[in-house]
Amino acid sequence: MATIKEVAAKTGLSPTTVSRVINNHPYVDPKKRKLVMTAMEELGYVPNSSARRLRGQRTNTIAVIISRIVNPFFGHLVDAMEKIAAERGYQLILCDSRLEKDREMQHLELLKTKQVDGIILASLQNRWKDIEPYTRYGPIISCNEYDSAADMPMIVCDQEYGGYIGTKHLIDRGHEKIAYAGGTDRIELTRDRFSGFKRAMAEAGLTVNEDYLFPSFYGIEDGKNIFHRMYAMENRPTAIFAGGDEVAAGVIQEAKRFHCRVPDDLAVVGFDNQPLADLIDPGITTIDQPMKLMGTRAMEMMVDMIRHNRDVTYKKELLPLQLIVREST
Amino acid sequence: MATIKEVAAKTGLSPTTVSRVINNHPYVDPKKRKLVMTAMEELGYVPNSSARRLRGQRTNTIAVIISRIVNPFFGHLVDAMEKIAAERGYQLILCDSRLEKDREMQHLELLKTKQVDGIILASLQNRWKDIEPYTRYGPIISCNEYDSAADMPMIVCDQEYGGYIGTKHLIDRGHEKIAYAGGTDRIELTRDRFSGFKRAMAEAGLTVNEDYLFPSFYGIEDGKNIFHRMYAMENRPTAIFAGGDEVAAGVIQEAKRFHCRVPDDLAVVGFDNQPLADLIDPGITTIDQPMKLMGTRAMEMMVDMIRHNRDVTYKKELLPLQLIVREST
DNA sequence: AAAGATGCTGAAATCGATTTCAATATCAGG
DNA sequence: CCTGATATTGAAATCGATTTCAGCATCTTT
Repeated sequence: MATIKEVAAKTGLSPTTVSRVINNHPYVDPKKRKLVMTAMEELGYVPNSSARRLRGQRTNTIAVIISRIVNPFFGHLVDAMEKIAAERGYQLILCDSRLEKDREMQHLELLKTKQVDGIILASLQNRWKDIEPYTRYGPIISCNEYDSAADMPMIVCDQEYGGYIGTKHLIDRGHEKIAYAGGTDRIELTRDRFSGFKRAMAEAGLTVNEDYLFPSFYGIEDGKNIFHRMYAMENRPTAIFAGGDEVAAGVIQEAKRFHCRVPDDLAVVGFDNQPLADLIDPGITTIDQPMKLMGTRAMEMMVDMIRHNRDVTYKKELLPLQLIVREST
Repeated sequence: MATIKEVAAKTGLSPTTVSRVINNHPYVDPKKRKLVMTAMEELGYVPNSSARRLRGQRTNTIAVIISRIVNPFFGHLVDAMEKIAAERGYQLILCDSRLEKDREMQHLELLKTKQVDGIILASLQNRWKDIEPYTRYGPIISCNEYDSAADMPMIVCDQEYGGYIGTKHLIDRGHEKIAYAGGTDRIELTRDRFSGFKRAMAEAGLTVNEDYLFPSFYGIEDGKNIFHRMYAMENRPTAIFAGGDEVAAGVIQEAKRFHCRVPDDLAVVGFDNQPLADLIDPGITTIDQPMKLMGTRAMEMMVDMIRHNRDVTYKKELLPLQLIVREST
């Protein structure tokens, strides 16, 4: 309620001097500094941040665009980001695209309208050509998802490698009829993962059965459905590589319900290494993604870019993926 | 980059008229409206939101304070909130208190410094007397957690009842030596839940064994630890009521590892009814909390209070809890 | 034809800070 | 005693919008 003017009036000084006190500028008489401090205290004065934003052209706010906060993967990612942001004095605006292109574009407007200083894209529903125009309004970096056409800093994992090691592991276990439930096109991340799958298959001289490919799904229910679709086949696959631990968990749960033994009748590999992968029985063999590291690194980069006003540039950074073997294979 | 003045200059009109076009005011000549629109388009003009905030004294932003975003419970809560907020044209600032009092207080400052129009408290680390002073800066409501001393709108579940039905269920199954892992003091929510536990015990003429009480824990690892502490007792409890599904899951996993049969040797009740409660084997008997409803309702209230500038008031709203019986009991 | 209502427009004030610029005071060095 | 550096201060401009108020047409109504 109290403004800088009122503080000035109360102390008999000018707003300029009060501002100097607020911002710890040198050249303020120590006595007057103290005087201003107590006046601020008494009036319960706090600087209005809208005014500061307008004058300073900075918001100290960063937007994070994700696709589904209910996915624990993003929960961990956001958690790591929030931690760094808070340390550095930035707030986080949480933007959930809910996998919709339009919402994502709307969220990008935040940068244009100067509501945030930068944007971290952890969801990528749109093409680079649609995103590119926004880069002139402030830093945008991608984290987790990516688009090789894009000219922006990225913190990503080598998904092709992930797809490869997961598949290779199943092949090493003797499987030949391997299903894949992870999406095959649309998003580059899933496409690369699928490439890894195909590479491993080709290397082993195995052919990819079109009937064994399931479009991209995300939740437990999707996993259950996929199991049933496989179960209904006359020539069933003996293993499945799922695009996420939740899908894998759904497959496993339903398999158990129908007395299909895991891993003997059906081996399952997940992705992400979420806590639940270790919890259910059998534990899910999965690909560990360093979520914490990704989030931390992305936010560090972002803050650095904002602080140095783009004269720092980053390239693509590739983080390691790792196979975690449990009982489901 | 372009300002309203530049649009005005380009069209030969005044900033006032341009502003009218932007805000869809009546009394603008349709021709000039169109003229302004195309000029804005050509200049790539977008209103600067810091300026609007300053002048309008609104931010269209709401802060949500939670304790741990990695907890899927909060993930769902935030998801529901974000959905309503987006529909109504508000942004969400995610504040993670990480269970620390100080962080929570810092986040409350957002309201004072006019960075947000209102705050939803889904975490409550501080006492009402510390929070109360902030209410004069804007609406604050609590969601999930609560403090009966507090005079603010609340959306909460009847935790005493939750504690009661969970315990009653175990008693009905014939258990007498029942452990409780949910916190017994500190936060009112957990205290009430514990009261429900005690009421059910007393009603059945059972005494509460101090050794069977475990202080408040949150994660899977905590559940594992608790199992071991129980396992080491000479007079082991035959059932445990855990403060969350994750804790319950940890207990169950470790029990299985040590060949302690669930529910025969140890019955387990969780809390929250998270997806994982249905996923692990055996499924966890738990108390369903309507997270989606809580989040939705809280955000609806918040927006309503902001829009009507506090001349609407809400009271405490109690949402239903429900026992979900699965195989762990 | 006068009075009043309605439509359209812009100059200037305002929101609450920060920054630029100039003014003044004080002090050291030559 | 003069010059130049170093402290200390405030008036006024600025950030980019919205709002108030007043002015002037044009159109009804009596």
